[in-house]
Amino acid sequence: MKHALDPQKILSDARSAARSLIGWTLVRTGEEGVRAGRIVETEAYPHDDPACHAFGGRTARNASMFRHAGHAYVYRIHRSFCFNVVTGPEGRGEAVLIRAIEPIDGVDLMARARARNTVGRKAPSGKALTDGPGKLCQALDIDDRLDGCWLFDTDGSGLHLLPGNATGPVVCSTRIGISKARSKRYRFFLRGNPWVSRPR
DNA sequence: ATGTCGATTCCCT
DNA sequence: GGGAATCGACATA
Repeated sequence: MKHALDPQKILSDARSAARSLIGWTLVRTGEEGVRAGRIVETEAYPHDDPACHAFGGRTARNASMFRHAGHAYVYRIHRSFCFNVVTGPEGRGEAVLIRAIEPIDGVDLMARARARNTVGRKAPSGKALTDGPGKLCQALDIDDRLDGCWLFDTDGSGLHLLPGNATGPVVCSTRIGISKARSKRYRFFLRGNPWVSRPR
């Protein structure tokens, strides 16, 4: 029997991938050490959705979104970065935004990374470390240099994904912070998990 | 060359 | 729950 969790199959469609990605582990490796967290909140951005960055066609900014499933799509918004897992075949242009993770390993490194970006105010701690798309990118030092990278190389330094299962009930709701296609229920999260950015 | 617009975060009421 | 910060990508001229 083949692996129950086949990444390529699971990531073939943004909507189902967003639900399935809950419970996977995101691992950041580098000089300083290992940082890892369980994915507890996601949002799907299918290719045919007006809220999807790829909806209006390919540009320099969204180019990595058109790669095949399993690549990273990282973009900047205001001062923050957002990390997405590309889904679908080459050329389709869709992805899943990772909105929150629950720290598993390297919490001290995450705290240090978050503190580095806070000038003049007290350093974040606890759930504030990774309870939002921009926050988790700070905690894991994810920026545009990681845009387009492959997420299944477990060796070397960088960023990778480990398949896993949700530790509790996964529920869905509408997405946060968008102006188009507001009614689509493409947001998924682990019910009751403290790191989820908006519990309902 | 210039104007618009955020898949956010933080701070304030 | 609201508004400011803040800046690059993109569209328009």
